Amino acid sequence: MTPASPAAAVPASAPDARFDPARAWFAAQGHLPFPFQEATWAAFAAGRSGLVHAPTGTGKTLAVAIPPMVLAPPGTAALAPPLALLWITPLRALAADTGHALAAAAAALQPHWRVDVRTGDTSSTARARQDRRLPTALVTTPESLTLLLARADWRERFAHLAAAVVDEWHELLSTKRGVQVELALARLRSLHPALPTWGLSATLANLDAALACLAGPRRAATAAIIRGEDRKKIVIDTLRPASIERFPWAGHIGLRLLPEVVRAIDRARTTLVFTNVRSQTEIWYQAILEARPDWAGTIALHHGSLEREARDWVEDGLRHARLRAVVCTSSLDLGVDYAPVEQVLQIGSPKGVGRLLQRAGRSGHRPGATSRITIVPTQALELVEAAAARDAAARRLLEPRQPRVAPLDVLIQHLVTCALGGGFRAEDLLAELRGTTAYATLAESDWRFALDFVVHGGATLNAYPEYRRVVIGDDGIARVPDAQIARRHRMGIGTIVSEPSMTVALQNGRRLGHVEEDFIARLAPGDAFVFAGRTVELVRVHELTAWVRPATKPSALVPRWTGGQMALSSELADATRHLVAEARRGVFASPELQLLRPLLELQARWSQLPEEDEWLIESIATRDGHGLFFYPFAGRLAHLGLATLFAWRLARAAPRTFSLTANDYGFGLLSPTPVPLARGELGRLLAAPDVERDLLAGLNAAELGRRQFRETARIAGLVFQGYPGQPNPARQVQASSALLYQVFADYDPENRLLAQTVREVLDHRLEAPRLALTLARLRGSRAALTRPPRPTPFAFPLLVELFRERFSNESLEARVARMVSELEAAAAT
DNA sequence: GACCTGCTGCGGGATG
Repeated sequence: MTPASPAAAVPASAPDARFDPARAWFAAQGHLPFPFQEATWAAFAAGRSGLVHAPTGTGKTLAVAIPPMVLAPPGTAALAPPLALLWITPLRALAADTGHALAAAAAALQPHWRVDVRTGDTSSTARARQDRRLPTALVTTPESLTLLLARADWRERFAHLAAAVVDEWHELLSTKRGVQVELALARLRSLHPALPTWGLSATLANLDAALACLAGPRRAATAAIIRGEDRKKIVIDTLRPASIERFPWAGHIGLRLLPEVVRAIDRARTTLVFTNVRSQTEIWYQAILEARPDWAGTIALHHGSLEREARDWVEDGLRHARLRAVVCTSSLDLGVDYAPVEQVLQIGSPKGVGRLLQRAGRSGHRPGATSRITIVPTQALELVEAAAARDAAARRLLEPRQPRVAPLDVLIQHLVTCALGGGFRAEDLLAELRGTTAYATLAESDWRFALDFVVHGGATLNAYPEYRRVVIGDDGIARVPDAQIARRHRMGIGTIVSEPSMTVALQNGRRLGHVEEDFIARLAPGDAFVFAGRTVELVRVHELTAWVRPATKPSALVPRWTGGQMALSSELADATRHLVAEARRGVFASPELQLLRPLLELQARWSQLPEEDEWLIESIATRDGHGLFFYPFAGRLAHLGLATLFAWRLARAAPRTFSLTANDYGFGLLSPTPVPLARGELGRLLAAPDVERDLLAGLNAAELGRRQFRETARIAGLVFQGYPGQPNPARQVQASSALLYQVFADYDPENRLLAQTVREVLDHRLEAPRLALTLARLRGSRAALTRPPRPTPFAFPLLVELFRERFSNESLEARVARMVSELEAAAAT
């Protein structure tokens, strides 16, 4: 990857006089110019592309939006100039706000400009107006932009484009949505090779990679990185239990600290309570309301499965300081800035440094104000993690976001889009693709596969006309001749694939949100559950809507949603390992570690606290079998992979079965009989060759692949999601993608979409690259094998996790209670 | 059997 030139390369010449009207405008508003503004303007005026990296609330938007307005040739007031500035945002909620900001700047600097927003919920009249003529500045989403590029006349409509800006680029970067944006930008560059392209980002480590994806590998060397000054003061602290006695060693809900959380909410004017998963949001909202019934109406909850209308109400309440507290998931990480938020609580592990800072930034959202976040640990070891997070955040050890490389499903979708967008010549489009970072090194064979796939449907589907989507004419131009196929394609544009879900609605027709079909399928009419902050009772299910009414009886049943799995980031895991090693040397530098000291000393007494270059392994005989517990501190996903790998390799030496368990700190293998672990054996377990082969052999790879393939099939346009306004046959998506997977596996095993699916399972579900790095680190570290007399503080959560799957809840609780009392008795001696 | 580690995000178009 070409290294980007540093911000210092921006000439520090005299201020460009062309920006004087903008300076005057800022002055008239009483705004100080932003520190990085002149550097951005100079780079822009020199025709360069670039990336502005600065915390939120520092004026990035205007720093980048103003140059195209100032540098554009003056127009006539009679006619708005055609599209000059394209603004891409990942969130519809952000589009309207940005539109207002751009309109205000344009009113002052280019009064004849028209500014408008185009997203999925743009009204049909506005859409019709735009279809006649696009505004001068257009704010849109990646999906809506791609839809514009799928029109035959897009080249005329974008003929005068002078700049493209991508907001929140860090959010898009590591996703297929980001690749979709890269492809769209490459299209625009095919029309305007020198198009200045700017990205805005916050909390990102790998700026060079982000810039390369934005500007393309050929132009990255001349592009600029502008760093906004990071003077924002951020305070990270922990809500600590008065005493570590009775603090749970396992679990993740964290209601133990409910009284402290309620007190904290009571003290502040407005609080955001972040949780990690949607069901936890529902649980905490209920618990807070139960503790303070007088807060009804002034506290709320917010997550991605709630009806948009309800979320808008909450966001509005925050903006106008009508709400005392909102319990939420990442759904409020980004987006509209809520100036009145005074305090942010984070229930449980923040999982990553960037995420923690992002959430902290939701408070103190004014220039000069301090952002503050309080971590609420849900179990003992999260106290170490909280202290580690603070250390890592102070050193700004942010996580890199790895860009996706050459996803074939996105490429296949793009080929059809280009065929619709005026058609393409194969060799021209290949050259265009090579100008993106994602496909710069696209293999010739992959290219031919993708092209053949849209033309013939590939080796297996060529008998079906609906898969012969693109026709190459006698003139060598690829087009989509079939109107039906064109329509289906436009409706399937995008890379976001969701689980099959059902609408939940009250009998008066008011919709509450969505839960997964599998959850509703397990209920009978009359069963009650907690959803959207209320307890409801299922009445009946009709056409993918679950009709409910307010429940007459309380219920503790909370839906669970399938989403992405978050593992502890490497940065945070390393910082945690460091603190554990310090504790071994008797250093307990923070209040969190002080509080945890007795527990860590118990761990040292029964087993060991590992040094940073040491790898702790515990062999423990329990009533339920013989356990081997390993602590690489590599995050839950990689640990799951390692557990699978070790179990497979151990079983190959001597046939046996294991129960596997993993969390963010380590993993365990439990067997009915003792598992001797000789030193030579460890070397074999850690051996590098055939890691991925053994991993796939040990996993239920077929099932994982089938699940993952759903996304591929949907993005590549192999399954159709149904028409808007009609019941969404999501079930059929599942069924037919599974069918296609089977067909490919049986009759076309060389199909490259299958290979991509395996790669995605390895890289994203199991974090195979991290797993490989971990294996290398473990090979280079000393193994410390201990034989504790009983489950240690490190092993205990892993055992509980294991039992959770094996036993019903009552017996789990009884079991955990028994283990706790045994441990307490032992610890006291 | 369900008191509990699976976030977020988008999307139509021809006709009158």
